[in-house]
Amino acid sequence: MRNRYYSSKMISQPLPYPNFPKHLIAIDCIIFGFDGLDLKGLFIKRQLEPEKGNWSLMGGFVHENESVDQAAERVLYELTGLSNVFMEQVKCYGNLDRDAHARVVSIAYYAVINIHSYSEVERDAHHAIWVDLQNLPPLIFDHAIMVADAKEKLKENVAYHPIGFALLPPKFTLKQLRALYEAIYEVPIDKRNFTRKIFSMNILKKLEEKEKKNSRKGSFYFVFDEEKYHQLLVQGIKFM
Amino acid sequence: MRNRYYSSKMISQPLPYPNFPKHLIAIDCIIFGFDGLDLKGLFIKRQLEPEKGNWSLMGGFVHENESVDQAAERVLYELTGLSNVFMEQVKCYGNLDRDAHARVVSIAYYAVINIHSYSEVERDAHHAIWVDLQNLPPLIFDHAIMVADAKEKLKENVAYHPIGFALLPPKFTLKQLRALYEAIYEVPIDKRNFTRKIFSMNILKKLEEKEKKNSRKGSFYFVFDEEKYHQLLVQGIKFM
DNA sequence: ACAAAAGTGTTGTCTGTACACCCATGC
DNA sequence: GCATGGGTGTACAGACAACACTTTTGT
Repeated sequence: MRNRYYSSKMISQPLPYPNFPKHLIAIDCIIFGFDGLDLKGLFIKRQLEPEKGNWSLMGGFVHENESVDQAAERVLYELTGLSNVFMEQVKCYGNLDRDAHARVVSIAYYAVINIHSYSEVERDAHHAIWVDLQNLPPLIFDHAIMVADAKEKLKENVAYHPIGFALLPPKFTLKQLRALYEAIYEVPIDKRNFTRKIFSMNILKKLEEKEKKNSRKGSFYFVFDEEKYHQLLVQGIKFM
Repeated sequence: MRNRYYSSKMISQPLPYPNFPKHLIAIDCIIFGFDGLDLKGLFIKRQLEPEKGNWSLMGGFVHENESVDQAAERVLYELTGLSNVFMEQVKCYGNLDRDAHARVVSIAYYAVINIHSYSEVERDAHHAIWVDLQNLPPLIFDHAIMVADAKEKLKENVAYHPIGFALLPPKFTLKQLRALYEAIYEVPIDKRNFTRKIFSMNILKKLEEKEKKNSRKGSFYFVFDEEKYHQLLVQGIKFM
């Protein structure tokens, strides 16, 4: 019984749960971006020993006066200047030896951002680099597992919600949209089948404007129908 | 930069991360059982003020010398005497006011056990009761959200892995198996379609023995083909 | 012989997937 | 006029869902 959640100590003592140890709680952020071709993640190359030169996720610690979700948002904001970004918890990582320096329990979150919304200035200031997730170098601690789990979560989420659109610029071509899904799912997707499925959802508005860099004919730009978009965000839909 | 994960302090100071607060970390267990008709969860009715008489999940705190996963296994063992049970992390819950008594970050795990493997003696000792998840009373703190999230995770997992079988006795009828899936998914399932699908997986072995309580004709008992079972556990399959 | 649950097939619909040619345009 | 990528439709296969009667046997 000594570890029952609510023991009688709770009542008789002014400080609740006085006999239990406290732990450092970290946040690690897997920040996804899309450059039009590959799915990328934002990593920092450590400038200091130990682990100097090795790659790491961006992170921080949970403060006393903030929720864990708030901590994740704060960490993202401090490192990228971005707020109101889609973030979702991946998992809690609590192995004893996961951080070689101290016992740290870490909670991973992933975020999806438009790769161009993160300025190069800010990126340099934090020694951050976009890395192609297909060719990931070794990462410190258990960060590679976090990235793999986050990719899995992203896949699941994108399959039922239009969150992937946050990775694209405001206007985009069908080819870019398809390339995004191919990058997330790491499989080729049939052009005609994809177009049909996306159109059937009625979330796209075709613009007059064409993208003319890649072909003589040019391909139409699209934007989201915001109303339909938010509806699908809430109610869900089967994308893939 | 003050919250960068690995600051220079890490190098110059003997204690790493000295400037960050520590937190109590709790484990809350959603323990699923199946009585042949309904999906149940194991809850305790609090014997003490405050929140006396209210329902709570079973839980405990994470110690210094154990991983979070180990803590979950230990808490389950201390409360039920069971080990080697399927457990999976649900999520980390970190709102500031989630526990009214202290700032506690909690990590929820769910477990699936055979409802008869938990003795009545042990259950009484911990004031634990199996509660039908369809008619859940109000729970303390954010436990109702944890239960809802755990049910969702269970559904997802059961759809691709045969873990639901851990909820059944060693030998069971097709009717019981179907009732289990109906209870987990909270929808009626067509008898013929279900039978066909289950048989097509080749994970069942038909016994000579029949269950004769429910009908004159009697229904055959089945057991798992352990080999095939573990194969599907690893590689996955689409159940539903 | 009858009551009560067990066991068993077929059909239509939908969804997913494979596949190839014409179009519009800049040079 | 030709080279380049953009845009579009059809047909087949497999999965899923709906549906009802016969079998067994204890009383």
